[in-house]
Amino acid sequence: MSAELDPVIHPVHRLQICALLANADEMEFALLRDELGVSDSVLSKQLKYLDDAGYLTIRKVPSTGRPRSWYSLSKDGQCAFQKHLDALRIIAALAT
Amino acid sequence: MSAELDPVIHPVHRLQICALLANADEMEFALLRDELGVSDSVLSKQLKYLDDAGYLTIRKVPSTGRPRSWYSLSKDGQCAFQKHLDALRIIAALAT
DNA sequence: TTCATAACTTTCCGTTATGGAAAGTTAAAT
DNA sequence: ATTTAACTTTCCATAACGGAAAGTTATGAA
Repeated sequence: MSAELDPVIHPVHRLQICALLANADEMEFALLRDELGVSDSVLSKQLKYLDDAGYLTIRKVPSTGRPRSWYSLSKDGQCAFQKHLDALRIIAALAT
Repeated sequence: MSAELDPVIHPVHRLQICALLANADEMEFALLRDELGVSDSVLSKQLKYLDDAGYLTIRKVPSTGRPRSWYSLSKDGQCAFQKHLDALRIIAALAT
């Protein structure tokens, strides 16, 4: 078995982040945090984890105070997420 | 968000066990272990975890030496697995 | 009735993951 | 210089996770 589930993506919060980003193109920190229902620190760590894996593109937009960041999946991230979904489909015998 | 991913089922090995059992009715220890590619101890622990959650039915069949166990998903296990798949479909926007 | 064996289970022990709170950073506006 | 908004990191504690090895247990054989 083992249809290549991606350990970077599989843990719940990162899976949720990827799913949100895959369906939304771009999202900002506060919205992601609220959708996941986690603290700033937790979201920040998981975003860093995804970013370190090269799965994110971060666009900084000037705003009041520090620039705001908009997060999206990089090409690699999109690809990895699709592969992960494929693996889930295989493992779970989900219809496409 | 949070479409009710079941933390009992979500971790990779338990997801694989549930998926195998959902598609096979009944399986024995050695085959599960080989399909997952893990050690006896790891499989035993994950099976115990699922069993403690009430997700398994274990049928003991007399054989040479200690009786052999056949594992399957209990009603609760089947139900929980289906809900988990539903949650995955929602989160990942998978088509059914 | 004491092995030997098959089929698991538990314990031991070390590594990694998680999580929140709180403290720290940073860039721009005042 | 300060303040504020938007993150980041550190601190600290708990909970996985994994394999190796030791421990159980139920026969059947010697």
